Amino acid sequence: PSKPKYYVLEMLPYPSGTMHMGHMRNYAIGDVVARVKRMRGFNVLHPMGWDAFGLPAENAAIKNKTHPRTWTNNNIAQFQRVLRRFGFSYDWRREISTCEPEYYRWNQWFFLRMLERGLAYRKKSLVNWCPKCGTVLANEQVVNGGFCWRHEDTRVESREIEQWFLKTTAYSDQLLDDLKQLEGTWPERVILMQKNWIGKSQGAKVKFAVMGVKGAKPIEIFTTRIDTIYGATAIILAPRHPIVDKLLRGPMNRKPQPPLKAKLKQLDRMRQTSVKTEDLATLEKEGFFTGRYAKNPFTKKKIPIWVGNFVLMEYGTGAIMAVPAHDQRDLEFCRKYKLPVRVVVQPKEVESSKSKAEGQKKSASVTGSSRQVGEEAFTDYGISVNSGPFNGLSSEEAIAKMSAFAARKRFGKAETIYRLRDWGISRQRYWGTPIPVVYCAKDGMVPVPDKDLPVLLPPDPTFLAGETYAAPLQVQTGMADSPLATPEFVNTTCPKCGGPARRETDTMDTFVDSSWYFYRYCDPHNDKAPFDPAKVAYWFESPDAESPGIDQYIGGITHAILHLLYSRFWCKVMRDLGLVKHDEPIARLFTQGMVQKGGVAMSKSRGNVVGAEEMAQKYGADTGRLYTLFAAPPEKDLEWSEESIEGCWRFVNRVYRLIERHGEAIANAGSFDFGRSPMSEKERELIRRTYQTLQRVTSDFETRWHFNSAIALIMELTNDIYALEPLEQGVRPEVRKEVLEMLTLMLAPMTPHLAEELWEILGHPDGLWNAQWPILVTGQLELAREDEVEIPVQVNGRVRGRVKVPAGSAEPEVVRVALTLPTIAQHVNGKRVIKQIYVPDKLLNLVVG
RNA sequence: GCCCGGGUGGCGGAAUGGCAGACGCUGAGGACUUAAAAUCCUCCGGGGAUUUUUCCUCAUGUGGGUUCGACUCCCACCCCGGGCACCA
Repeated sequence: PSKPKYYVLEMLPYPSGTMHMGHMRNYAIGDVVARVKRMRGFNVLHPMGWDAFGLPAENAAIKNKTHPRTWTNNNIAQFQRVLRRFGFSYDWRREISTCEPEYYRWNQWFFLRMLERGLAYRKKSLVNWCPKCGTVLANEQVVNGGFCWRHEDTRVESREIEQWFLKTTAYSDQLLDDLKQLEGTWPERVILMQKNWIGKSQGAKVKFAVMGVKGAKPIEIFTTRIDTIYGATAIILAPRHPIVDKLLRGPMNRKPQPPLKAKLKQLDRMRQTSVKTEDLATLEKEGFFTGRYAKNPFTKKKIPIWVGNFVLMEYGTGAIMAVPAHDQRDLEFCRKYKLPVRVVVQPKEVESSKSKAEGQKKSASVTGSSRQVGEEAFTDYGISVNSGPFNGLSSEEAIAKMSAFAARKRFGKAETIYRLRDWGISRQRYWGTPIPVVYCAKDGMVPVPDKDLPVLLPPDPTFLAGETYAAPLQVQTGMADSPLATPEFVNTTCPKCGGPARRETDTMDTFVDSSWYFYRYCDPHNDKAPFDPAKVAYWFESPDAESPGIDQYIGGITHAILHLLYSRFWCKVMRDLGLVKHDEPIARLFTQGMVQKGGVAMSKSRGNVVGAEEMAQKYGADTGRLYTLFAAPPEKDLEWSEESIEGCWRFVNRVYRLIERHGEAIANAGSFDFGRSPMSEKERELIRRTYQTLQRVTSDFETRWHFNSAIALIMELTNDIYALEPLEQGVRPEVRKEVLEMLTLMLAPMTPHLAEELWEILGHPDGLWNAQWPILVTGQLELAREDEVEIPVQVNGRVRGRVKVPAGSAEPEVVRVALTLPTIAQHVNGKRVIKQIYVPDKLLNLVVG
């Protein structure tokens, strides 16, 4: 605790079947950082745990008729064994597993806090539904463009069922605005992806009165282009818009007549279309006229109300105004159904075309009404035309004035909407955290009191009994079938009235588990609270750190949106609960590249995994670590190559042979005196190369994260030492010791086992794990400097020769020497030197002409 | 369609406006060995001149530009990878 703290974390793994080199790379990067920081005097927190709930465990359990817990715990044991074998420096005392009640009870606890604050709620929402399975499917289980993965002849339906949500949208603005705090420390593209995901859109909502239907509420539309409202030639509703039925049937709710019947059929089909977005993208636009009209509040003219399959109920208000002249989708729709196209925005005169040279003042007059609209809508900003009192305004001005006008007349207002939606956390699955509420006939939905947490998963899920879930319970509970729906679990008593009640059978999305686990590491065994705020404050809010949060988080880009967004949301909720004081949980984020084989990411399903344990078996853990660090820069994808790993294996052995050869002889040597006694040429060279390498490796580790070039530098040093063999001739033991010790220390973060072994050979029986990173001091720094430098000499930017001069030589001296070179003289001869550029100790360029 | 990355030898890659190809792999040749493995040494972008040595020239996706000098900065385009998307 006397040292500054440093929290380095790799994203926790899902313990699936095999741990492969893709996993390993992630941990190797994190472990280098952890070890370097430790060597540099930090108090490092570097924990590991298991994202242990989830679907694959359940599927494996169904397939093998075993319990998900058994399958998961076996995998955890395997993963742990491999991680230990690779020597990653984790604090195993802090290990967590999200499927343990000691962990997931706090998911429930957080859920209840959110429920109290209105941040958790239940609502009907659209889901993928397979009628044959009688259950909800995850998007991933919808295959072949809309069919069930288990019943490939069955089209997945879109259904509305009650689901639990967390109100991420309550934090839309903060989630967007606080991204600014992450600029420079998070990858730019992750910030951008989150920005797009939140999707802030500024526009206006406008109400259109429905004509001729008694009691019909006005239809509210959202638009970012209120300035085009004079060009609106229809209103188009989402098929699911609640007003559609009323418009079609009218106030009497008559029996459908033949044309109406056809429309209802079409509507039904449109509503049944899968909610999968990929399908929507390829869908042909279609729709029908409802037979009703709305009044455009600006023009006071009536325009037809249509239903269109391309309008989404989930975005905006579920209704749009169609402005075919200025929106491509509207144009396509209106052309198909022969709706009128009305131009209301004219392109601005391009400034540069008002050429002064021509001396002509081009007329800015508007010829809008006669303008032809072709296949492409004009969607840019311009000048309003055919827009009554707003004619001649720029689009920007028109948007401001028309929004204000609408607000004054009370039929609309400027509004900002977001693409971000609330987080649906309900899963009709077994292997997850039970949602801690019960339903009572008298008291309705009742939260489970804190004292009754955790709500434990029933030990025996229904699916272990057979293929189908317990059907009678569906009738009994009226809920969607769920593997939790056993009478023992469902039937309980109401915490309020003590009467009979039934439990919620949904479990939570596993992203809940990973949204806050990194706080739990600070206090993993607390059974009174998710964590002690003081302990979290130490690791997250130390005043010494450059900014609050995990100092360095490392993981794949695949989690750029979901996991990282949910974690940010959770942090803000915790802050508002008074548990933490910071706004953002992750100070610095690094997204490492994938390990690929055959151009695609390693995965068990593709069958291209290279097992981590096999590699350790074959080449040793250190070679495996070294290879994943050396083969590519950490942020780039890495194509697995068995031949390249051989090269690392050779290097590891080469270093070992070198030190083994000299180690015993120099183990008891005294310490190097920084050259206060005279040095041989060979000693001087050795020491200089070693110190220079240290300086560059330090910079590669600390500031640039160029692990691959750091390793290249160490390889070069090793080659240089070999080139000076035999070292016994002309190199004193203490100099050899200095060089070989530094080589060992530099390797330690990457190949810790090798380094420990070498350290012992070099006469340090106490081990290297606690050694300090070497820092050059006065005396050593001078030795790192070159006395003589070789300077490339250019003539007109092309290298024509090199000169060797003492370091720090003055420009005239360098020029004088350069001109003595025949190749230089040849190019300069007979010409005049117009200019000379000299970069001290680096380069000389003579410009002749 | 919009938004991000990225294009350098046979391959992975290095070079933060200053010697393009470090380091490693592969390949070729040699040493050691009865032999093999291991190890060690030499060479390895294209073209040309000179033949022991050097020198010239082309070359970092393509075409322009800025600069004494560009893989690096700017503009346009091509290709590859990724993200988002009938988002009103």
